[in-house]
Amino acid sequence: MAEPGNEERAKEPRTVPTISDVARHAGVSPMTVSRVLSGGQHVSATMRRKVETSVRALGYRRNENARSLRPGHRSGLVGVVVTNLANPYYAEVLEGIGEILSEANRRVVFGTSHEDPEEEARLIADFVGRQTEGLIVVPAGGPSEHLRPEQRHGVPLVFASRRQDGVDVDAVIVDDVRGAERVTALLLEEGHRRIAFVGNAVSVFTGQRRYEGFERAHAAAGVPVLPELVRRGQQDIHSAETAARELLALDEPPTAIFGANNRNMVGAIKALHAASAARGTDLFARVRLASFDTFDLEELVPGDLSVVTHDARELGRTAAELLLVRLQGKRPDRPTRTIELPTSIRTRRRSEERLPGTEPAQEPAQAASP
Amino acid sequence: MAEPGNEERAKEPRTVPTISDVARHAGVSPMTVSRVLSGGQHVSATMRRKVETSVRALGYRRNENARSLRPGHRSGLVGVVVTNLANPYYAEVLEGIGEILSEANRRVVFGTSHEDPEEEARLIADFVGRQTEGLIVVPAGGPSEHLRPEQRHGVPLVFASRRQDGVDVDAVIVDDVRGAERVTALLLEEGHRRIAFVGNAVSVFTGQRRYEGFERAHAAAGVPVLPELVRRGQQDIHSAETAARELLALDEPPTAIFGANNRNMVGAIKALHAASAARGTDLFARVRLASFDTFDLEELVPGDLSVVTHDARELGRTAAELLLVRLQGKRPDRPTRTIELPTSIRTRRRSEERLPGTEPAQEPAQAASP
DNA sequence: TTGTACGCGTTATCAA
DNA sequence: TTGATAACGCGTACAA
Repeated sequence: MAEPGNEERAKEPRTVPTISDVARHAGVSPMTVSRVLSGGQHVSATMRRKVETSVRALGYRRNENARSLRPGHRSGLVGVVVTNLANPYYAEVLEGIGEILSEANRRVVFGTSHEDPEEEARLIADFVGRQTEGLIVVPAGGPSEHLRPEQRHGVPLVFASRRQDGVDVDAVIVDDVRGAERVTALLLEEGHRRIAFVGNAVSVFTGQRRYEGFERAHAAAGVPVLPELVRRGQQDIHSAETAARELLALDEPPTAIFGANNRNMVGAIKALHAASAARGTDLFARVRLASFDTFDLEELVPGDLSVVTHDARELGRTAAELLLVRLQGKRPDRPTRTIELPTSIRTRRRSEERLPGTEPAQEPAQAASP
Repeated sequence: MAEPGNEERAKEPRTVPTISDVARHAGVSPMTVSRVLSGGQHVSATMRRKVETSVRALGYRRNENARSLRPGHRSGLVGVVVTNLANPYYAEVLEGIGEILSEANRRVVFGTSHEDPEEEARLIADFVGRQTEGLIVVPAGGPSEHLRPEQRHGVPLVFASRRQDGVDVDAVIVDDVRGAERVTALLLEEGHRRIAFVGNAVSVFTGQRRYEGFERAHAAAGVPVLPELVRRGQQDIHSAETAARELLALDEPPTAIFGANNRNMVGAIKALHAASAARGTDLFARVRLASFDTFDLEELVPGDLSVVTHDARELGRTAAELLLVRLQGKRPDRPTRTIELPTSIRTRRRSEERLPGTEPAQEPAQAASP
């Protein structure tokens, strides 16, 4: 069975080649190899060829970790923490981040906090120890000591999608308050007086802000928010569906439901569908829907639906760009900024179903505020 | 504006503290600090306390890169390449991978290949240079030199979801062929003779296999596959929608559509919906649907729908577990294995709409084959 | 143009 | 129990 000295597999490296291996193989000094590798200016063509041949022969690759040890060198690593990748929204954000960082020749070390601040703290500590040049975080909320500059050794931090009180860093967020306010106002204008709110935990930045918008619209219209119609704390489709089911079972059910993020809206829709089937009535005709964030197959919802949209990928891109500016390092004392992306509202009504073609316009998202 | 020597910010480190800084601060040797940090056995309580105090005072964190430089030490990094994070399917896979690796105290360096083998090669080269201990890749297909053992310096590689010819490594894939075959057979049994196929590019492993199953079912039933109903090459919802729209515009449109992955099915559904609205007829009543992979809001599809399902997160978990086995390093010459996860088929018919509650059973997925 | 010496932060080894 | 030394892979500074 044992077949020692299998010559046919000779190329399989038992050990990773180092710069010295290459140097030996090429009959030059390690320094010459290093020079060639960094596009060296002061190397003879002969040497260069010898080195290049050996590099290929050994399949040599520089050890980035060792490189980043040298003073002045950067690791090329950026740490990214999101709360929950099962939400396609954050997958989009991550794609946007990756797009920009990839162009900037940076790699992403990635972790999911699952909305747990402690997990978030562990990830950040680890990332800092790995010499990541910067961090992009969707903060879970809660304690924030681990986000303070001392804790992260001054590694630049950018918040995406959410911010955290008491941590003054660059951030890209969404105009949650106005988006929620406008779409709620729309429902109120249509005459709805029993609007349910299904959303994130109270501790979640966006959940808080979207609720604030929801409240503001009510206040402006002089309509009270009905506490029994407010369900906050659902982070996934399943719990959102349960919450919505309870709402629909009330003696006086809501006439409209605002889903404060896409998971909550999808859950609510599932509940509506199930309840419709169970009761043999079309509840979609009786419950007006509004969603913050888009989701697949919106158009299949057989009732009136408004969606507050923004470009999640663009949000990711912008966060990465903010980070890169900090990494360039000019004006390190530049005051932090928060970029708030605008939202737009798209409404599809059942009565318009016949309308063919003409896709909703894609809009670029950009806006700055101090 | 410039306010030099801001004492209130004194704690903000201008430079990252090293083990020597801690040693100096504690009045001990760096070696003692190192010992304390690694839960050192042979340290006096006094020393330990001194060191711990200094560590906290300076906010010291070990430099993982420098650590991994030492022989025998591992980087704790695993490189993961997926083709497209915009597909929630892969986000799920990534979550599963992260779950297991996180438990094993490994971090994920992440990249998207966007189905481009060259981008994949760049990512892998970079990951190897960063001393990742292992790689988990959803291969884009195409050339595979960059996946050969020499190119990756013998770094263990595991394929997820797809495999690549000529690269003999551990893999976790789905029983694509049988899943597609069974669901196609179901449609054929129902009497369908014009079944459309909308799927991935021919070069994509799963697309290829699912098409194979599609063909096999036809062959077994003695029904010819109609080339004009086969559209292969759509990777996103938009292109899938276009392909489906063309199919529906045929003089003799298909009576059933098989979407070979969730993006293709969602696109086809959008096309059906749009065409229904445009023509004022319910095409869902005339076109039977079948999908490989689930998607949100399946139940809203107003027609008969079969879904071939498997647990994407479990697939990710399993891939990570296979990698960890290789990283343990016992029996490095152990033959590679491919784990093929079984699928199950769930069918919802319009006529059953009344059926309340009783969620479809979640099934654990496990099966091994050589 | 090429090579030598040294140091980056860490820890295994050995000596005290 | 504690500390000095050396080495991991690489690249800057300087010498040849």
